[in-house]
Amino acid sequence: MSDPIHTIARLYPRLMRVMGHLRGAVDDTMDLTFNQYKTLLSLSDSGPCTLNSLSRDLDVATSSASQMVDRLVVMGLVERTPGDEDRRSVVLRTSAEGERLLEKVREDILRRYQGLFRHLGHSEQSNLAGAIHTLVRILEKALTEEERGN
Amino acid sequence: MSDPIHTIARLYPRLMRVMGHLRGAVDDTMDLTFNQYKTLLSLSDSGPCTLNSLSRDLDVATSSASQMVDRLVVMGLVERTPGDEDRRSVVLRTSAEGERLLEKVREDILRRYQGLFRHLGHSEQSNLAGAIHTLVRILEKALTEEERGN
DNA sequence: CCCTAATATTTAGGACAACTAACTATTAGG
DNA sequence: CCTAATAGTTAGTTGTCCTAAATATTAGGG
Repeated sequence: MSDPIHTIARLYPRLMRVMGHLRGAVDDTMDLTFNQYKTLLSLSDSGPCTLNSLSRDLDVATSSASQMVDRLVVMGLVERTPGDEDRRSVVLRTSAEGERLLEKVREDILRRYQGLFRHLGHSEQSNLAGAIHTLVRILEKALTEEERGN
Repeated sequence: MSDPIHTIARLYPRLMRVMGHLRGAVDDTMDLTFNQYKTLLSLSDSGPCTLNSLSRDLDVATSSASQMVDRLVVMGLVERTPGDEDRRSVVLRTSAEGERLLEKVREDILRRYQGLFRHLGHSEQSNLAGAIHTLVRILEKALTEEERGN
């Protein structure tokens, strides 16, 4: 009855629903699709990396990552250069324009949230921030433990 | 600095990331795509409804909902009958098989979570459940207020 | 040193899912 | 009764994923 895992499973549909709407609210303000944003962010966070490591990071097939990078290269947001040490691989990095766009997206998200949450009291805003922080922290832990097999 | 909205905006990438992995973990166990699951769930929750109300509920274009329903009808999970009161509209409802599948998905999600969270201590499980509940409650409030214009 | 196996990436083809625009059918109102 | 609004479907495009097959490069064993 009070088993936390049952509670979480019961809340799952509502959680997915609100997260979907939250994402949609941000999508509207972006000049990128959500997947393009995730890819660009991953490349920015991890610094120069190969296609294989990107695809692991995004948890998609290598070919999907390749196509995604294609689009971002065409948009001028990502640079793809042949690897000089191992010439089978490529080196991916965000371009200056890609970094500029990411910064703009960050600002847009902030503005969007300021509008979205302006009717909440300060304590509710704090509770929400705390809940998100707790959720991220614990889920990151559970997911990385899961990933390490066992 | 400690503005909750800044905190939320800063956490956004990590939040989207863990939610994506959480969804992926569930996707693997499902016989449905995530969008098909969402549609079936919406139809089950709202009872018989029209295509327009479904598309509002899912926040997609009517034509997208129509195609989605096509697939679910072919799979035998949803019934689409002409409306008898207004014959322009259709009446959508989950089939018995659709309900059976939803029940199975609920069980699969529960099992998946039991595996995923088995290494967390009970207090962390409780904190996670509490955080999710808080997040869902406050976001549902903020999003419905947003939706009502103003 | 060469041949095979493994690795890194790309390309091709198919499925799903979103959109807009155009079309059909039905209802409602002046 | 005729036009306008409404409900759905269909067509065509785009983006994203997948698997399988092709290409290029490196690594290792004999």
